[in-house]
Amino acid sequence: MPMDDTGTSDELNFCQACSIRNRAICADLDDTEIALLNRIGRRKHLTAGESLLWEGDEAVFVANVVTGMLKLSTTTGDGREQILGLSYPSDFLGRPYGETTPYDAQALTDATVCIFRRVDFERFAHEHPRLERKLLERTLGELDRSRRWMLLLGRMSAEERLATLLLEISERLAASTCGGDASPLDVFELPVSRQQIADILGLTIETVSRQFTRLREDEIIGMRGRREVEVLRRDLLEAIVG
Amino acid sequence: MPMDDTGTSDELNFCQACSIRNRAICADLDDTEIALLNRIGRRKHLTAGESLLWEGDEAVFVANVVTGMLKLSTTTGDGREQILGLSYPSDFLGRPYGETTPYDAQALTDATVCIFRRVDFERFAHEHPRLERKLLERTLGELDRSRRWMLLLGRMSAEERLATLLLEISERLAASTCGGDASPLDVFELPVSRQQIADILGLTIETVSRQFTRLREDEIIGMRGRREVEVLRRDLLEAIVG
DNA sequence: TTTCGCGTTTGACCTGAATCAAGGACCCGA
DNA sequence: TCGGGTCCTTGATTCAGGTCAAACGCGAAA
Repeated sequence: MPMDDTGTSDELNFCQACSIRNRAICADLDDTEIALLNRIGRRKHLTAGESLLWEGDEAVFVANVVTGMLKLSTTTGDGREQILGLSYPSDFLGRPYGETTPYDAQALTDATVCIFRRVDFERFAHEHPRLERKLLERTLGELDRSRRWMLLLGRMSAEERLATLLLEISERLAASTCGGDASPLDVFELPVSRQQIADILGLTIETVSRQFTRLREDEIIGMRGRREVEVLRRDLLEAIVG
Repeated sequence: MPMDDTGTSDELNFCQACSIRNRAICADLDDTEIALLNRIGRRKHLTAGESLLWEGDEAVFVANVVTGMLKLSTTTGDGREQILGLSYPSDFLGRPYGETTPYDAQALTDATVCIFRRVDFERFAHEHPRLERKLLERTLGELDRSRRWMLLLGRMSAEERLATLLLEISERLAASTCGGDASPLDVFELPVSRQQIADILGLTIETVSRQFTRLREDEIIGMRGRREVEVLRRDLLEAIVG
């Protein structure tokens, strides 16, 4: 089976060296199982802006995010986009047990994913209940996350939305760089443009820009250039979120 | 084990007579399994307005909706409510494999649910992979639904929201009265008040009322009294949703 | 260094839904 | 049939965020 990944010392079993090995759905599998899973999956690199899944397409692939950040989105009949959430390393993508892919998935940054043909994955899951339970737990967690996102979309002001995003990014960026559950970063590079932030939060670019300006004026955050954020008053940022 | 339900001829195995037997997660179980499941669950009746789950509580129970309609909601720190979705017969409620209940669940109409202690249910699921797979499929479906709801909350106008709700109710009410996949009802009783509709759609009662008036003026719907809706132009209603 | 171009910021204005404030209609019991 | 309460509708006003338009600033190419 061909593989895109060539950066690992052992191409034939990249799973064992996988950076998300202990956090993704494959976490509970033993070495034999990992080796089997390894055989049905492959690494794929995405450059920023590249799409992995298209809403409405036949659900051919499922995947795990290994590195980078993706957005999940859907579109109304008349073309308005709605971001459904963000995917970070160890998150699962795609729609097992479904005919069609329910959302678009697009890389916001350069990213690496580990993809499986859906039918292969389902057969493997069927034969390995531990994986299936892991997938269930992860899906339930995903449902919780998506419901928290609803609160953001349905009830939060522009200020609350941006504060929520900055906190989330600072936490999840820490988790994906330092491995385990590190403390959130106080200085970090925004992985996305203003326009992408606007899309993520369901706002316009102008509103996002104004909110950044306010947070800067209130000295809650500092910025060096357009992308580098320093959290000066995490307490106030958390107070805004409530 | 005590049971609230007394309306069934065979109290000791109400599952077999259950109206959602073929649609809920228990659908794939054989008679022996059903009998076992029956022993760990019990029926509970809810009157309109009564709560079944409270956000943040220890996750003690999970449940299946048998009859009626419930709303799932969450609340911001400062008291704003956000509806996360509606639950109809055969829908699953609660948070297996989780410590705390992630949302409030409140009956909008009189309702019957089939409840299980979470630990009992998890043990049973563990021992019966078919149930576990069913739960996974249902959870994935729930995730899809919750993401569609995001589109409503994040991007739809008041008019689009109400049209979406009217179509959904007319479809799901048909499904729950006639059993299988019946065609949507053209005349139906709204199961909820204007205020509840406003909460569901993330709008105010005044906005909802104004939108009802507009739909009536445009002769897209007719109304007899406050609760009875007649869909006059389903095509236009669907066009509004897009 | 200059210039170009794009991403971003800022300003002026508009709009859809929230808010505030009356009324109106229906239900139920007396 | 009459109150009286609740739910619903309607109107006037406000406001957050969207829209339109213009200027800014930073990096890359010349």
